[in-house]
Amino acid sequence: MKNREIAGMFSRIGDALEFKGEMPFKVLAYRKAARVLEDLTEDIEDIWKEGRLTSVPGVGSGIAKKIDEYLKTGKMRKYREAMQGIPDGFLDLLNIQGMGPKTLRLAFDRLGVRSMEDLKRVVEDGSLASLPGMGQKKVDNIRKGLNVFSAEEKRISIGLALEIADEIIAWMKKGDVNRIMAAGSLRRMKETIGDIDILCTAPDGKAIVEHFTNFLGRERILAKGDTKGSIIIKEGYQVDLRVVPDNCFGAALQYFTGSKAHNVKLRTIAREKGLKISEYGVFKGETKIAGKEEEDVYSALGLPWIPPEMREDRGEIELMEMPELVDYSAIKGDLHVHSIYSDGRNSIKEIALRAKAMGYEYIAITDHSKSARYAGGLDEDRLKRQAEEIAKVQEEVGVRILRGSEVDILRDGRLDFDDRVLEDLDIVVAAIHTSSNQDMTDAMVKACSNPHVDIIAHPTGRLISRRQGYPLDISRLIECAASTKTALEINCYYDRLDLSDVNARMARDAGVKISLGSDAHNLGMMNSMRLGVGVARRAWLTPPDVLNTFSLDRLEKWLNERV
DNA sequence: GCCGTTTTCGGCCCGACTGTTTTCAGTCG
Ligand SMILES: Nc1nc2c(ncn2[C@H]2C[C@H](O)[C@@H](COP(=O)(O)OP(=O)(O)OP(=O)(O)O)O2)c(=O)[nH]1
Ligand SMILES: [Mg+2]
Ligand SMILES: [Mg+2]
Ligand SMILES: [Zn+2]
Repeated sequence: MKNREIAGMFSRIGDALEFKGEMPFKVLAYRKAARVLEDLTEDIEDIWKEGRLTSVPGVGSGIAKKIDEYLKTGKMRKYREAMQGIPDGFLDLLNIQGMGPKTLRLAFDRLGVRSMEDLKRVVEDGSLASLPGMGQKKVDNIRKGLNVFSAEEKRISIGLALEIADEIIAWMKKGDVNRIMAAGSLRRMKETIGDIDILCTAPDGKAIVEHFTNFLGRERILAKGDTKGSIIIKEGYQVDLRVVPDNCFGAALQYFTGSKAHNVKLRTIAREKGLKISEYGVFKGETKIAGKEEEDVYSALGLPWIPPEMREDRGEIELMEMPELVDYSAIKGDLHVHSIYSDGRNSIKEIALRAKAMGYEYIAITDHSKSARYAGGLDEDRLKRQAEEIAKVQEEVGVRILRGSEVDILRDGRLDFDDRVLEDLDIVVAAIHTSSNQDMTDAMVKACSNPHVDIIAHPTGRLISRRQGYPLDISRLIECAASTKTALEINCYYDRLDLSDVNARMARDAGVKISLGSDAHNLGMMNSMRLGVGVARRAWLTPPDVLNTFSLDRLEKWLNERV
């Protein structure tokens, strides 16, 4: 699928044109097209073949032509033209905190800056500071930005970000705050988080921002005012605080939750209705008609409240009614857990007790198979002995324990256990564990086609902190999963969250069931199911889409229908 | 460059903080 590739090109065209001083709205148009393509749940190539390019929001005749040219020839003249005269990697310098297109252009024109090294030089030798509109303080900021610069925008897993947010909120509660909560991508449960956004109301804005900037883990203060502040914490992550009066909390929460694209769409609709939305409320002329609670902002526009996870301008605003998203409390079991039999830390009984305490009806023990030697994979004999223990514990604890395996998909697509072994199991989860840059589609399709395989785990193999995942034709895998009625997993391990929201939505749209699995190796990790539900909600999944919402009866029926 | 039952031309979200400014541009959320 070339969606992301083309999105990346348009995004870079946007940066390049902005740098060159092109009309701002043209730049905006390229960026919008880039975002829409990135979020698309259809292969752009399919849309192109069917002549529907301009039906994609933000794609008009101009951008459609460029997509067409690229898909036909593998080249885009506009891209080359936009990049003309801009050295490779030069625009990455825009990722420096405080460095925007205007400043970069100034340095490019007046000082001949062409690279990171050049920039460092003009920062140090004072020539940048002497330029019109510049000064020592601005240059100092850029110098600090240079110190933490990385060409790649670094985003962290929501699993990590939630923990940091909790710490910050605990600190803030030691100050004089009324209401406080996480907003931004964190509240939207996005898989990766660029920065941590916290909203609060307080009697004295200046004082609470001051308190915020005194956070013990603070490294640097980026900005500090009466209504907002930004800091960098020791781990290197940015935290933004926004403060508003109590009677604006709803509007501010709506604003600060975003996404930006969702906000822009909402504000445009408001404008068409003769209203104005800001973080302070919804206004009709001078009078404020909403703002205390978030739902009021939406109802002022005649819209239903929209779950934060859906707020990405992916069509949620145009929806007549909201889907009944899978609820965080609707999970009846975990379908991917490791025990001490392979590389997990806990016994079957400990896991079962925890499952019961979590209110689960069932749990699947899915230890690794024999090829996974590094992970203490089970051979057939140990699998059999494990089955005996499972039967015993199930009786003792009173939770249905499905006898499963996370069976390795070997390079050639064969599975690590014979069909005779798989047949005896209650549930079979298959997965690839070798990190490889070989295309894995054939192997996965073959695994999918084995009737004993119920679920494909962490299908793309991405690790948020480390790698994109192996080359894979996701459309083909989804197609195969649909035709063989194999479920695809949203692996809830914080560094995987795989399938992603976009992929999960594509799978669901193709009729594929989704399974949530914590992939827990200890009891604490079993809590990560919450992250997976977040991804599922971002994919607009409803209870019938998600195996884990099924009652035990229904789940077993689904499993038995498959063999 | 995109878009449209209020427009096929003339709009395109709205506000805070910083530094440099003598009235606001740049960057960011
Ligand atoms: N209306 C409006 N709101 C914005 C704009 N930029 C950001 N916001 C709002 C919506 C965002 O969700 C929220 C926080 O901004 P962030 O830059 O932190 O983005 P967000 O948290 O969504 O994603 P992130 O994971 O941090 O990259 O502020 C903007 O240009 N206009
Ligand atoms: Mg954010
Ligand atoms: Mg932010
Ligand atoms: Zn696993």
